[in-house]
Amino acid sequence: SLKHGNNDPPRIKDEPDDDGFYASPKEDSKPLKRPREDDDRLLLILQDSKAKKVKSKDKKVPEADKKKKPKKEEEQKWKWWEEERYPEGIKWKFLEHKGPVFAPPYEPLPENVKFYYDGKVMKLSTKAEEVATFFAKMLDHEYTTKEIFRKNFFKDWRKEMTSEEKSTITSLSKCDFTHMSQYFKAQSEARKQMSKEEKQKIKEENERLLKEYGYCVMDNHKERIANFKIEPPGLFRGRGNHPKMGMLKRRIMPEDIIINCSKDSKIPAPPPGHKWKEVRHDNKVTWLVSWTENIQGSIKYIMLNPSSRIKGEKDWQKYETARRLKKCVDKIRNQYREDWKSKEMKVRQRAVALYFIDKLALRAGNEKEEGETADTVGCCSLRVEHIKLHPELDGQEYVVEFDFLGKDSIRYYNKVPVEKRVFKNLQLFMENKQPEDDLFDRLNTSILNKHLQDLMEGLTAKVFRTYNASITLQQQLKELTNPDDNIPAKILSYNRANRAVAILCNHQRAPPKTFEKSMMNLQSKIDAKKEQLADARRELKSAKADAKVRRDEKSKKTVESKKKAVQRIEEQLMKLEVQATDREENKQIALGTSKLNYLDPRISVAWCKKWGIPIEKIYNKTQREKFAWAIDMAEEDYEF
DNA sequence: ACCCAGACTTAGGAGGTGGAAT
DNA sequence: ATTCCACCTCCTAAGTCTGGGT
Repeated sequence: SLKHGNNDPPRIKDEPDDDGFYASPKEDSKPLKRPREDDDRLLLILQDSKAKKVKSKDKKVPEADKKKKPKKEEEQKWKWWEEERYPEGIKWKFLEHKGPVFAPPYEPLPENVKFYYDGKVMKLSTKAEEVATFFAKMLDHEYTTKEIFRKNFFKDWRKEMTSEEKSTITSLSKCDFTHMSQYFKAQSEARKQMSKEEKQKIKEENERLLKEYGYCVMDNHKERIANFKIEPPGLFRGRGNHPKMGMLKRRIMPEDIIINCSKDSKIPAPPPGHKWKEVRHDNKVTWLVSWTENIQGSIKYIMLNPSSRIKGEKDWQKYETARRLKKCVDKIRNQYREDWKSKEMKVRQRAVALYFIDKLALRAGNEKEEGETADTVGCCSLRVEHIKLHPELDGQEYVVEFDFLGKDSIRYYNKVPVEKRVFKNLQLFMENKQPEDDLFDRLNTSILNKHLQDLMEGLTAKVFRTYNASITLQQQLKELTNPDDNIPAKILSYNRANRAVAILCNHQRAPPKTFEKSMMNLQSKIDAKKEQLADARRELKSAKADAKVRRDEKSKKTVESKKKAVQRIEEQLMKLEVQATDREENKQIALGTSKLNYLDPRISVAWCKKWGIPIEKIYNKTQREKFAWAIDMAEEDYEF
C-alpha cells in the first residue's frame, strides 16, 4: 500500500535537550498503599447468589471496612490501583468463568440458492458448501482475484469436498458463486431493513450473551472479558501481501479448547456431547481460554478487558518503566553515540540501530519465518534495500531515506538527516552487500534487548516508543496550548499534539472512503455560515443606526440581541473551521493507537484538569474505563 | 548461541450505532 | 421519517518479548 507519500511531515521527534525541564516524578513504581489481603478485602456484588457463595469465606472483613462497605455503584468502581500488587509471576488467586461462546453452526443454504460449475447447477455437500459460502461472501473484494488467494482457497476447499466433488470441481475459474453472493447481499440488505422490534430482539440477545459469558470473577471482582466469542471459521485474510491469504480458517470445537480457571471454581461446562481439550489451573498466566489456530499454528487467547485490574496494572507499569527511562535516557544516548566509534562491528550496529529506535520510534524488528507471513521489517531486520544514503539532499547533509513496510504492511517512508558518524557507519554496514542482505547483520532483537536490559532494568526496544510518544505529547501540549483559547481550540491543540505522536509512530490509516465528500459538505457548511454571519452583521449595523436615531429602550435591546447573534454565529463558524482543519490534518493519520497504547493517560488527565477541559472531550467511555486509574490519580501538576 | 512455544501488547479495518441534518 | 456521517466497538492479525530447551 502506498498510502504514505513523499510530502509527509518529517517523523522526527523534537525534544528539548534540557533535562531539568521536567520536575522529577514524585512517585516511582511503588505507589501502592493498601495491602491486598487475600481475596476478601472488597466485597463484590454479583447478581447471582451462586457467585456469592464463592466468596462465602469472606467473613473476616475488618470492622472499619464494614462500616464503609461501599454501595453497589461504588463497588463497580473498584480502585485496584490502591491495592498492593501480587508478587511477581502470580496473576490471580481465584478465577471463575463460563467458558467461550462458540460460533453459530453452519446453516445450509435454501434449496433455491444455486452453485454452478462449468455452467451447470451443482448441489454441494454441506461441508463444501459452507466453505464455498465463505468465498461467495468475499466476491466483491479485490483479493478474491489474487492468484495466491485463489490458489490457497481452492486447495483448502478441495480438502472439504467429497471425492465426487473433488473429481468434478477441478478449476476454480469454472466455479460460479454469483448466485450465492447475491443471496448474501439480499440477506444483509434484509437485515438492514429489519423492523425496530426485530433489531431490538437481536440486541437483547447480544446483551444476554454478554451478561452470561462476558464477565468472569477474578479475585472477588467481576471483570469484563475482552473477547469471549470464539473466532468463526472463514477465509484467512492477512494484511499486505500475505502468502497464506485465502486459506481456510477452520471451525474451532470444544475439543480444541483449553480452559484455565481456579481449582475451586465452578468449571465451565462444554456444550452437550462435547469435551474440552484440557482444563488447567495456571495462575501464572492471565488467560481464561486458549486454542491453537490452524493458519500459523499460533495460540489464541480469551483474556480480560483493558478496564480490568490485570490489564490496567500492566499498563500502568509500562508507563512507569518509560518514566524510568526518562531518567537515564541522556546517559543511554551518550553511550550509544560513543558506541558509534567502537572497533567492534557488533557494537556499532547495535548503537546505530538503537539510535534509529530512539530517534525515529522504529519497532524492534524480530526476524520472521520466510513464507509464513508478509514481508515486513522493523529496525533490526532492515535490509540494505530499505534505505538509501544521500550525502546531500535538498540542501541537507547526510540524509537517510527509509522506505520499507512495517507492521501490518504499513509503509514507512521518511528522509532523515543523521549525524555524520551514523552515515559513515551505514556506508560501512552496506559495503559489499546485496540489496536483500540484512543491514545489521551482526544484530538481532535478542542481542539488542539484552544490552538494553544491562542499561536499565526492564528496558526493551519498545519502551523507547512509549517514552518518546509520551514525552512528545507532554512537550507538544506545553508548546501548543494557548491559555486564551476557548475549549474547542484547546482541543484542537490537543489533537495536534496527539497527531505529532501518531506521525512519529507512523500510525496511518486509509483515508476514509467518504473523505472528499464529507470535506466538501463541511466546506459548504462553512460558506453558509459565513454568509449567515455577514447577514447578521448587516442586521446589527442597521439596528445600531436605528438605535442611534430612535434612542429608545426597545431599539437598544434589539442591538444587544443582534450583537449576541453575531457572536454566536462567529463562534459557530470558528468551531466549523477548527473542525475542518482538524479533519484535513487527520486525513491519513490514526490517532487512536497512540492514545490507547503509547500516551501515558496521566498526561492527558493533568492537561484536562489544568485547562478545565472535561475529560469526556478527550476520552470516550471505553477509554475512560481503561484509564480509570489515571483519571483517579493524576493531578494537574502531573509530570511524565 | 540459537530455536521455538507461549503470552501478551499493539494494530488497522469492517461494520454497527446513534445523533444530527434534511 | 429518512438519510448521512462521525464515532465507536468488535475483530483478529501482527507485532514484541520471555524463558526454557538444546
